[in-house]
Amino acid sequence: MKVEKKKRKRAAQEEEEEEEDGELGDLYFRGIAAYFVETGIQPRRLQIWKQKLLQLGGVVEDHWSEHLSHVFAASVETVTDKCGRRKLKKSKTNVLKYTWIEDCLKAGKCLPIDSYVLDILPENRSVSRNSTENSGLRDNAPEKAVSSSLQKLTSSERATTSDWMQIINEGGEMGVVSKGLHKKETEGVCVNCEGGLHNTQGASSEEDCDMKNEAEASSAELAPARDAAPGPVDSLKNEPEAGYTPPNLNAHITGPFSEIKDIYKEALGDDRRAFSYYKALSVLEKVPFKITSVNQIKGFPTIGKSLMESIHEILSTGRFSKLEHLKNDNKVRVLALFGSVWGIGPATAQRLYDKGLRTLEELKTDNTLTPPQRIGLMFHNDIITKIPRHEIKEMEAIVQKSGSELCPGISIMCGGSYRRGKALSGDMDFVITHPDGHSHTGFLHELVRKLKSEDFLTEDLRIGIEHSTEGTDHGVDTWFGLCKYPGREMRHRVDFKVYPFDQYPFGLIAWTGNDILNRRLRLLAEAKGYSLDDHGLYPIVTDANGGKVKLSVSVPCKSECEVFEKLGFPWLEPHERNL
DNA sequence: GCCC
DNA sequence: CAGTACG
DNA sequence: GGGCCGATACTG
Repeated sequence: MKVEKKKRKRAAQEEEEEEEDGELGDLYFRGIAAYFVETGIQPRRLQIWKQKLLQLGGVVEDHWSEHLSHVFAASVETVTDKCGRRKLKKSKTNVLKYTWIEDCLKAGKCLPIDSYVLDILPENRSVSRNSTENSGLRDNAPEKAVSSSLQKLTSSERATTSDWMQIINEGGEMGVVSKGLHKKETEGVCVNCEGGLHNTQGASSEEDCDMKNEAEASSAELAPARDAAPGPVDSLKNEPEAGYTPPNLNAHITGPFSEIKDIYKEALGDDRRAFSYYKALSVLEKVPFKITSVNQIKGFPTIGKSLMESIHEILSTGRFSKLEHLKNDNKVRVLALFGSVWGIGPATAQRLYDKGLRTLEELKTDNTLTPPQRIGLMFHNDIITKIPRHEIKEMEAIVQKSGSELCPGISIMCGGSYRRGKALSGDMDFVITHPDGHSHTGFLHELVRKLKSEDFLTEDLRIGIEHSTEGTDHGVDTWFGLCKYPGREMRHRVDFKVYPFDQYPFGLIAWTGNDILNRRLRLLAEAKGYSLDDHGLYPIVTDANGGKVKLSVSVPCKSECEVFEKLGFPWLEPHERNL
């Protein structure tokens, strides 16, 4: 009985869903029998498209045959390569660009195929002439603009879905990025990248990563903050003034997700779950349209069953019961509050709660807090306040000026979310090195002392090793603490990391992030028999006993680009690393 | 939490 | 050692 | 059902 009822209820609910989604819920791919030319497509995207085609009533075939209704491909070349120009010409199969599927999914209905047809021209090799009529987008053109167009797009006219899809599906890079790609294209790109690692499965966007550019970038990166003038010197031409932060059209979802992510991480200590929300919201905030139905995001990476249900709830009721439930729990609220203090994590929060403490004011009376935690508490409000980009730029200039006064030729640049182009940052991460390979030694101590004397740096939170010259450490100095924007008492979090020159590219990558990218790179490294961290890329070998041993010598890389390349990961400009 |  | 932090 | 970054690096 009850079961029956429930069933009916669910059925009714599902009908309701269909209702409110209107035509969106229809199986608008019904009747389609499709074959996918996989060449040049990220496996991840392919998987999603196939899945969605099936979900929405279509049929996916393993092989090409003439009775298919549709063939999808990235370009004319790939499809003719696979199926043969003649046979295609003869059959009535619609040969379409993949973007058709993406646009259909976005529109929530079956779109006219006109502008997506890949013309199979007789024996003429001309390619670019096809289907350019209404949009400037040719088969492989969109791949170029990628995120830069994504950033700007408020409307989606210029943004092919493939732009954001590509970004969103970044997760698929692990496999064969572009197995069909002519490897030659990337050969000789980095002359000094003698084949350290296996196959360099080059990605198409590699032109950005040639020696010239990198040399340029490198010299730019390393351009010492010349004496005073921070002005046009601007060693960091990396960073675009406008700021690359794209508009988030789905704050109604990412807001609550971000909250629950913080609770899971800082209050409950469920890192895994928190990371799942984190990844999901980084996907959601890049979707270039306002999500109104879960159907629009069916099959998206990092968004599984549970998150789908949550999103549906938010869309249909405007509420997120899971979050409400947590926030109604007073204990959870206190734990989250305590956990938001720098230096206090879930365990300490719990301990303090168990002591009966409930507010930050009460926390101040606690004598078990460590000095860093005490500072974190004292400036709690300051620290959680985001810093505008232009202020960071000024403070970077301050640090660079003092730095080069102290040590000419020193390279100091602000990484982190600032380097990734964000308009607001939670803190500043300075990555430091010296091209001569030795002058960095002992520099940090001096720098910190000087900046303190200038009343820029204020409190210490964490002090790294006193540059030991022994073999165990990597000779990397670190300093975490607080600073003041000139003329203002508010404190901001600052990190300094000083790297020997040969480790600098690894440090720069690591401290530019984001964390998702770091994890992916490290995972990728591991899959290829290496271990990656912020000071090197180390081969893993098997010793006589069959045990895994990390070699102590890193694969040499003299630029970020080279690290990407040796890992076979498509190059990303800093502002493209907001995965 | 997601994904294999 | 556990806990916390960093991207 | 098991993995999920780092043989992280620092604090106490």
